[in-house]
Amino acid sequence: MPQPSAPRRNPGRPPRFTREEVIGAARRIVAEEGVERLTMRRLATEVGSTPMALYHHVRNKEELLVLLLDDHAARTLRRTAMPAEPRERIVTAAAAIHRALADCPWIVEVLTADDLLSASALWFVEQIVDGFVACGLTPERAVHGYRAIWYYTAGEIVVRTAADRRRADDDRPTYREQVFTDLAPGELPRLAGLADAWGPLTAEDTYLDGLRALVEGLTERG
Amino acid sequence: MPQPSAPRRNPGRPPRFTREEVIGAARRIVAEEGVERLTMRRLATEVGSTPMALYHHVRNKEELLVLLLDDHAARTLRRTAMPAEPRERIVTAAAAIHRALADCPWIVEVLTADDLLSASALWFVEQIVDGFVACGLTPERAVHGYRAIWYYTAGEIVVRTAADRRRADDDRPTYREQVFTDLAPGELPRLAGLADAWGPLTAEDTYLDGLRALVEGLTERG
DNA sequence: ACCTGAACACCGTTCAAGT
DNA sequence: ACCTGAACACCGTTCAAGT
Repeated sequence: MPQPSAPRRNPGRPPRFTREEVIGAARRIVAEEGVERLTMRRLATEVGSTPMALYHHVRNKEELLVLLLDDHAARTLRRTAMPAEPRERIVTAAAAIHRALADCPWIVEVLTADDLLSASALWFVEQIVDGFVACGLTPERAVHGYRAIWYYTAGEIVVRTAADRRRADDDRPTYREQVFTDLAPGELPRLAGLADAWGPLTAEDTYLDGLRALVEGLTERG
Repeated sequence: MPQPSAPRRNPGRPPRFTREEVIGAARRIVAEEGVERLTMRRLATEVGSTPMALYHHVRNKEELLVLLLDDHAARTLRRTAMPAEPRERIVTAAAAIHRALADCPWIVEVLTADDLLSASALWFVEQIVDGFVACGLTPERAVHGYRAIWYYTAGEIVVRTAADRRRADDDRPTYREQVFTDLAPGELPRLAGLADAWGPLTAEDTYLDGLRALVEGLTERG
């Protein structure tokens, strides 16, 4: 974090607002109007100032988004009792991270912008890595296991929030539907047979099922 | 696809360039200058025209990116002999999709923009779904299995290309490094012990290992 | 039908100056 | 040290008109 939030012996002009107020205002805008409305200009008016003043509290927009995610994680991720069985512990911790991220739609922007190890999430990462070690993996393989879970989790969120967003702002047929209807009848019999079921099937929430399978696969080959 | 590419009985002005030329020009720009330089204006000059002329061949920028991905898939995804063993078939097909997507850096933009079932990739999806059915899953569970693989694959690509991009355009320490150095010594012993190893470990390519584990986990619980 | 010029309604960020 | 005004260097897209 570039700007120190520790109070200095105010040798200059007193600040009109704090970094925390900036983040709070950003949170408000995202909650009420959506990520796409969060611009530096809009944020400046929300905070009662000018765009440039923001750059005294935040390096740039990318950092603002990371801070926003961090703020979200800090207020939604609460450490809870963890199951003793290590595999269940891994699943529980991963699901907690997933749940926290699932309802913040600006996550995609941040995912693309940083590798997102919010400080508040670290305890959960610890649970996952420790769970893998308890299953007999070396620490190195445990990190790779965490990594696989992270790919799976991040992918689920990116794909799903992208789908949600698309559904929200227009109703024209998706490229997928197009592709399915263009399917030559002879080829690809499995897909052809599933064409009608595909939409409903992919709308189901199977995050936990896949997560369980992944954890099993990762731990059974110790 | 909105614009019909079938030749009409030219009742008006003859086109100065085709949709294919637009896509080719876009491909050139991305290859030589990077995704971030692909703007409608830049593309117009590349094609020797004006921004607005593009909108006669392409609905908007989002569609352009989907077409670009489709074009990439069509020229890199080649159907090859598949292993008979169904699990190996799933892994091979998924890895082929992954490989094709891994070296197109604009993938993140498109992932966020559409659910990316390029027509050229369908044959590979068929292999995956059929492989799961051959392992004894119902067609419905087979689709969920494909879905899990897709999350894992998309996540790996998004996270890795984001990391690459970040590394490319600045060298300041990542948020992750920051977080690790701020780690309180008593807590989170696993992470503390792995702090130095984390960077190198996550730089390793473990896509295939995770994929194998996922496929095993998905098929072993028939 | 296809293309153009000019404009609309924005962006994030920098610079130079003010208090 | 902190904030402001004005500007820079862009965006994607629409409109109205031309050929």
